[in-house]
This record gives sequence, structure tokens and C-alpha cells, in this order.
Amino acid sequence: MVQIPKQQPAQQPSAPKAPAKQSARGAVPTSADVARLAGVSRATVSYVLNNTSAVRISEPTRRRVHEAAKELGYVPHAAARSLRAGHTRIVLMPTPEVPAGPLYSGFLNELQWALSRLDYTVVQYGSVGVGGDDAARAWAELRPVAVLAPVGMGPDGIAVLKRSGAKAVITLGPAPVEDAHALLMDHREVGRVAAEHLLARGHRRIGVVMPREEGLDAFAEPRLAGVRATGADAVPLPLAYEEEDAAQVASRISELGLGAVFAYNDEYAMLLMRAVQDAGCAVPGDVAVIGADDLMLGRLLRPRLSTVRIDLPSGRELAELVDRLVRDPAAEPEVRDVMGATLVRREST
Amino acid sequence: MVQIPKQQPAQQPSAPKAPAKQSARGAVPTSADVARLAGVSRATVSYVLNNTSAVRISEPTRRRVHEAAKELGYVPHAAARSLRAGHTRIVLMPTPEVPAGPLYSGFLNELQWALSRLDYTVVQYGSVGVGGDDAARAWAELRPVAVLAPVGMGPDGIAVLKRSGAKAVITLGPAPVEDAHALLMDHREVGRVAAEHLLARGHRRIGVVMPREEGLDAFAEPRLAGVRATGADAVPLPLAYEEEDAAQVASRISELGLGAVFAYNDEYAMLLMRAVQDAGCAVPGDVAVIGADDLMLGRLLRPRLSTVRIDLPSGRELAELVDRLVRDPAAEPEVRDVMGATLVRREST
DNA sequence: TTGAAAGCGGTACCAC
DNA sequence: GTGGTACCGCTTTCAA
Repeated sequence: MVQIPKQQPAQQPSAPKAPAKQSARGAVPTSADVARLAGVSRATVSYVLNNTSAVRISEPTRRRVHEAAKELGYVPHAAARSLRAGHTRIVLMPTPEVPAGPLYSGFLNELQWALSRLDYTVVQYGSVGVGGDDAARAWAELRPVAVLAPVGMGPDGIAVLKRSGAKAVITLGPAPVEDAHALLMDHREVGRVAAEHLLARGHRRIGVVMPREEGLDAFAEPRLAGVRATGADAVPLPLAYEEEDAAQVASRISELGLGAVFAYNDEYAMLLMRAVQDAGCAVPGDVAVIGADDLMLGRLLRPRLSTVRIDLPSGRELAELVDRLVRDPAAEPEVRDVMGATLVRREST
Repeated sequence: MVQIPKQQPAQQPSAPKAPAKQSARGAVPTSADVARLAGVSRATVSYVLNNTSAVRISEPTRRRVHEAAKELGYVPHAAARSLRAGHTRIVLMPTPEVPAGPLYSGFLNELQWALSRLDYTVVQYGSVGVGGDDAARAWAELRPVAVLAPVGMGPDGIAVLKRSGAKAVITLGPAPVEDAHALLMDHREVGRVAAEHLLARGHRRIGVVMPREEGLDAFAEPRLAGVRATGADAVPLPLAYEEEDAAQVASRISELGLGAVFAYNDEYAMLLMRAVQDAGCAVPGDVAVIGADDLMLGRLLRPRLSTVRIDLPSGRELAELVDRLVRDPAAEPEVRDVMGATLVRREST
């Protein structure tokens, strides 16, 4: 006999194999434990619990397996499964670095929910400060099947993710990125709509509120750019989300003789409008104010707040796009404009 | 030479081994690929890339490995690693079923972010409709090291999670659950504080806004109960978050002769206050209104909105608790009250 | 109808 | 200093 089994050399045929590994008390039960208890093989356990249609297992056996599984409280191990399968159902989404507004965070929530319904595992990954392309490496370790890339992830990051097996990489942001499907959300459009309205009302100089809150400039800058693109004379007005600063800005508005302000969004608009009114200015008489996002609160203010309604794709819709791309990874990267901005004129302009 | 490799029996010394598995073009590179390219073993690759301190690897070898890894764009496979390690760094959090208010969602965001910083992988899991204890099984498949259990997960669910290896299970909710650390957030307290204030102002009958929006009753019901607990005569006022319904409720308030309303939170309070005022009632003259959450907008209303400030633990704090529990899983389940409610009286009451 | 066993990708122990 | 290799838990041929 030439062939020698590695663990049990023929020279010592009597050497008992390591005692059938008894899952230690307190250890997490595995399919092997279930198999042992049911008196079948691990293969059979797998067949039964996954309802493998290619294999017919007798009813008594099925019952024994199910009972054993229940008795042990067996739960399959997702990592082991996907390691074997060679792919996961993980969809990676970035955690917004700053508590986003109600509009956007509502959108993300809906998306997440819709993905869950499609049986994906949604993993929210903090961009932990490290640059996008660097974060990509950390993300790739999870072998996500799809990724909603954060703004700031460059082509290299995308490439890393795709090479690691991501079937769909989708960027949500102002500009398309190489080799990724792009859902264009160009906030310049928001500024443009607001500014054109104000221009039409005869205001050439427009104050533009720029939130001092970190993380918001990603939205604020493009909105400002959009205002400028109309040819209006845009005056940036840095504003922290608190009353004192609002009072300052309000007085600055008077000094500058600004007749119109685009207030970034409805919440900042509310803050500013209050400050302007408290300073004795009439809205829209002395200064016109327009917000964005079309939140409920705008309708409740007096004067009612003019705003720019932002249309985002529904989470369900986006989730289905993800699903489609996962199923058909060959699809050519597609660039689609998904953000609409329309004027909602009320009384404040 | 006695030992014979199992794949190449001595009988067929000429049988060529399956051609050294060449990672197919386009396949995700593994540590074996790196090893081959660097001309070393997988073990060495592992040592080098993990900076294993127990093993000294020569500098030239390290360089070769690093270069090979970079050239191939190698990224380790998290599932394989944690399968081997026997544990993950996954922390599971429930996705709120309904877009939570700014206060709570801000808290969750912060928590998530703090956990990321502590090097945990945060997985947001949708409760996908299935009952808590059922969801627990799905959750357990990920073998999370810690779980923030959603309200509605019973003791059985907790048990499943723990048996699957979760070192820390923490419930955030109104009541403690067996065998889990409990962060008590008892919203009755909010109702109690509001009601006691109104009682002190001489109102015995108190309207209590109950959002019609699904998912919010988890908070609304306890708040109502808190009002009742003071002995006040609570009148539930179902209210959808829209102007028309608010007008209805406002007129109902007149009919019922309600002199005071606790409006669930500041946003509903704003909505209702507007409707009440539009109906010709004075606030607080005819009807006193108090909200909750102490949002900025309350300060901007006229009259300024009285409210109940809710103190939540900081996300950082909770993240550190999670981390501590993970490190010391033996710790006795602890029940802690983490929600403070304090009156902020302004002008609307 | 069932079982034996090869691996998925990494890690870490033990030899050399 | 390095290499060989068992093993983590599961799926899936291939044989019996």
C-alpha cells in the first residue's frame, strides 16, 4: 500500500481518529451538529434546509432534519455560505457624513427598505474620513454585489470595487464617474430655478445662503453655482443654523441692500425669514425669500414660503435599477438625470 | 520520502496535476495569486499583509509581497477571514420602519458613525415586516458581534442572537427584555412632563395629538399614557401630517372646548398651531399648545413654542457601551434609563 | 435516496 | 524566515 492518508497513516490502523468532534456546550451549532443529531450526513442537511429541487429526500428524513435543526436552534452561517457560493447579496451604501435633510434621508431610507425587500443585505458604511478611493478598498473586502458610491469616489475606487466582484456600481452625484452607472443629481439646477424666478421678479443681486454646517457644502456649492450660471449677481451669505447668526445675516442683508435671498433650503429659509422679519423688514416687500425642498413647514409660514421642489427618484425605483444591473452586469454604464427641480411659488417672493 | 501528497499518488507519477490553478482572467485575485506572483507561500502573504508580529519576515520578501498585492489589486475577502476567525465585527441595527423624526434619526446616524470609527461594520437590517423573533433568525445568519434590537424583538429572538454568537444585545425601547442590556427610553415621561405643565396652568382636559402616520404610534401611545398617568383627562386627537386634517382637528378642538393640546412633537405642533390660529383661535389665549423634541423651529414660531426637550445619549457614548460589552460579554445585563425629558416653557402655553 | 469529499479564501500552528 | 497544511461552515458534484 503506497498511498498514505495524511491524518491516519496505515502504520497505525488502530489509532482512533480524533473523537467525533462533539460541538462543545455553548458553541454555535453547525450543520454538522444537525446532521449528527438527525443521523444523516451534512449533505442531506443542506439539501433539506435549502429545499434543493434537484434532489429528492424522503419525507421521514426531512422531518428528522427539520426537527434536529429546530432543537439545536441551528442558523446557517452567511459568511460560509457566500464564501462557497462565490458571491454575496450585499449592497453597500455610504452613511451620509452629516445628518442629511428630511428629503434626502427619507429617500435613502426608502431605498434601503426597498433593497431589503428584494432580499439584499444593506450595509451602511461610514466613509470614516479616509478618501474615497481608499475607502473603496475597505468596501471591497465585503465583496458587495452592488455599491452606491458616495460622491468623491474616483475612477480608481470604482475599478477596485468592480475587480472585487461588484456587479453594479452606481454613483449618486453631480457628475458621472468613469465606468459606473450614474444617477445625476445636479444641484445647480436648484439654484438655477430659484435664481431665474428671482430674476424674473426683477432682482439682479441675490443673496445665497451657504450653511456653515460641515458637509452641506457638497450641496450648497452647486446651488450657488447654479445661481451664478443665470448671470445673477450672487452674494454668498454664510449662515450657521442658529438664531444669533441669522440675526447677523439679516442685518447684513439690509446693509447690502439685498432685495432677494435664496436660502439654501426651507429650514434655513425659515430661520432667515424670521430673523429678517424680527429686524423689521417685510417679506417679500423689502426682501424676497425662497427656499428649497418644499417641506411642509414652508406652507405653514406666513407669508407662505416660495420654494424649489426637488423630485428624487423613488427608493423602490432605484432598488429595482440595482436589481436589474445585478442580474445583467454586462449592461453599458448609463448616465441618467434623476433630479428634477421645479418652482413652487407662494407668497414670500 | 514516505509522505505522499494526496493529489498525486505515486502510482501515476506522470499524471500531471491539474495545471497550477491559474486565476482566470477577470477573476478576483486571492492571496494564492499574490503568493504565486511573489514567489512565496500563502502563509507568508498572510504574515506580511497582516504584519503578524509573532513572525519575522525578511525585508526583501515583504517588498515582493506588497508589490505583488498592489499589482494584482488584491483585496482580502472579509467573509473568508471571519469564517476562519470565528467572529465578525458586524453590528446590526434596525432600519427605522418609518422615517423617524430629526431627533431620533440624528441619534441613529451619530451612533452609526461612531461605530464605524470603532472599526465595526454597521449593517442596517430592514425588519421586512416579519415579526421580531422571526427576523432574529435572519439576523443571526450574519453572526453579528452585537445587535441593537428593535422594539418588538422578544426574549426568544434575543436568545437566538446570543446563541449565534452575539456578544452584546441591546434593546432600545420602553421596557427591558430578558437577558439583554436595556437602554430604557420611556416616552411616557414625555407625556407626563407636558401634562404636568398644562395641569399646573389649570388645564384638566388635554387634547393629545396622535399621528395617523403608521409606525409613530410606538412613540405616540406611550406619550398618551404618560399624559393619562398624571390624572389629566386626555382626549386623543388623531392627526395626519397635512393641512386639511389639521383644520379638521382645529375645529374639533373648538367644539370640544379643549383649552390645551399636547401635540406629539414640534412638527405636529407647528402644523396644529397654524390651523388653530387660522381658525381664529388665539394661542395660548384660547388654546395652549405644547410640542416635544425641542427642534429649532419651535423657537422660530410666534408665539414661541413650548416644548419638552428630550435628552438622548450621544451616539459616541452608546458606541462605546457596545464596544465595552463586546470586550466583556460576561457583564450582567444592565438596565439603564437613558431618556431625559424636561420642560422648555416658551410662549405657547 | 444518501454519503464522501473537494473546495471557497484566509489564518495560524508546526516543521524545516 | 518560510512553507505545508488543517480548518472555519457550507454547497455541490460524483458515487454508491
